[in-house]
Amino acid sequence: MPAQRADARRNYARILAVAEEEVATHGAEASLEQIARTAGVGSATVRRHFPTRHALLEAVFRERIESLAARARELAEADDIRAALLDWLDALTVYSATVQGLAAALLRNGELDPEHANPCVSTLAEAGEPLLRRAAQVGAVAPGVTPVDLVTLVAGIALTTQHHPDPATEATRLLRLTVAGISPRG
Amino acid sequence: MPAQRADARRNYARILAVAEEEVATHGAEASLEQIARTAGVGSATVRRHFPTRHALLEAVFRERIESLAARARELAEADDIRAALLDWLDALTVYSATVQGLAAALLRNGELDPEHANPCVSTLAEAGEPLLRRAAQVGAVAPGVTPVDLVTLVAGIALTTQHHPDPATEATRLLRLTVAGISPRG
DNA sequence: TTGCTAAGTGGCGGGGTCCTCCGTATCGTA
DNA sequence: TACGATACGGAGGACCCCGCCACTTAGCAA
Repeated sequence: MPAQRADARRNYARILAVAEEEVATHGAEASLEQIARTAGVGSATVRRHFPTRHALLEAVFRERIESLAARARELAEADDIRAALLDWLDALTVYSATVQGLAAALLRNGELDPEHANPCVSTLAEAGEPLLRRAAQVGAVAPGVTPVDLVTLVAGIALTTQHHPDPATEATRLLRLTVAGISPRG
Repeated sequence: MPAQRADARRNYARILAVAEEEVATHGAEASLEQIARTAGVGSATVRRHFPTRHALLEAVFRERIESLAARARELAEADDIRAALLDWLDALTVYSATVQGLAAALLRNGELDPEHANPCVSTLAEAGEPLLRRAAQVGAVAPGVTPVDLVTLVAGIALTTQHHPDPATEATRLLRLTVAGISPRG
């Protein structure tokens, strides 16, 4: 018994491809109806493969998220662990701020589904955990900071810069402030 | 010639009152149609008084914003200016995180209207400017931080904690991290 | 008090979205 | 080839935003 029929797989791929473009253009609020139309399928088919908008966004950003996670694992081996952590945060920030809808996908998570967290966030958080832990060991990071905090703060920053003419550099600037602290000595 | 007719003023007030409740309940995405229905007016009347959703949100949050601005002016006279700044940021954070839609209203600003900024933000930023300036003079704040940065960062934090069970405390926690810095020494 | 006029109103229709249901076409297999 | 499960997509309901436009009514003037 095939886990999935051939046409289903085909449609899945087409929808995903169209959704990537559409989300890149119109952000996280892209019209599902429009995606269905462009992909040449019925709107019900879109819903069948991606029950919620978030499921679709998750699939769209899966690769990028995965690559960021890989980057984190890589950097966890670095000599200068603080620099590595900052590198990762930078990458995370630029990605989130640049790619329309990514930040929203990271945050608009289980608002109504409190039991298990957003897979995007947890993937990143898990991947960043060793990096953060090593950084904490050498005191390169404030106590009490969790991996989820990092992802959350970055996503927040990215969201706020959506409307900015140059989101990436503005987001990076705000990240620097957050890393160094608004009012550090205290 | 009356600037506005009596019934118009009456409707304005009713709509605003209903909108406050509705936004408090359903956040920034509250249905304008529903507001009109509850207020017992046609949807066209809502649009007439508040051409855009943002205009309505702005009106809804005007008082709160104003009170936060007043607080900033007050605190600008304090002896311990750093503590005053942190106080204000705390208040700002709790407000934004608690009141459904306020953060969104602060951010979802002139996305399509780049020429003049969001009045909510500018009101707060202007009010916080003296406070921030005094803090900067005594070195209690990182260089390069603008009033708008403060409001932006706080709003970002508030947005990310919308879904959290206890937004206010979570937001406050994240604010503390941001104030102290994720990785301060560097 | 009684018009008059323009400001103000609200219902309606058009266009769009999301979502569900269900008859039908298609795939993979026997 | 024929059959059954799987997947499809169109229709339809509910909702929303938006603009238009004929009607009402407040408030001034005679």
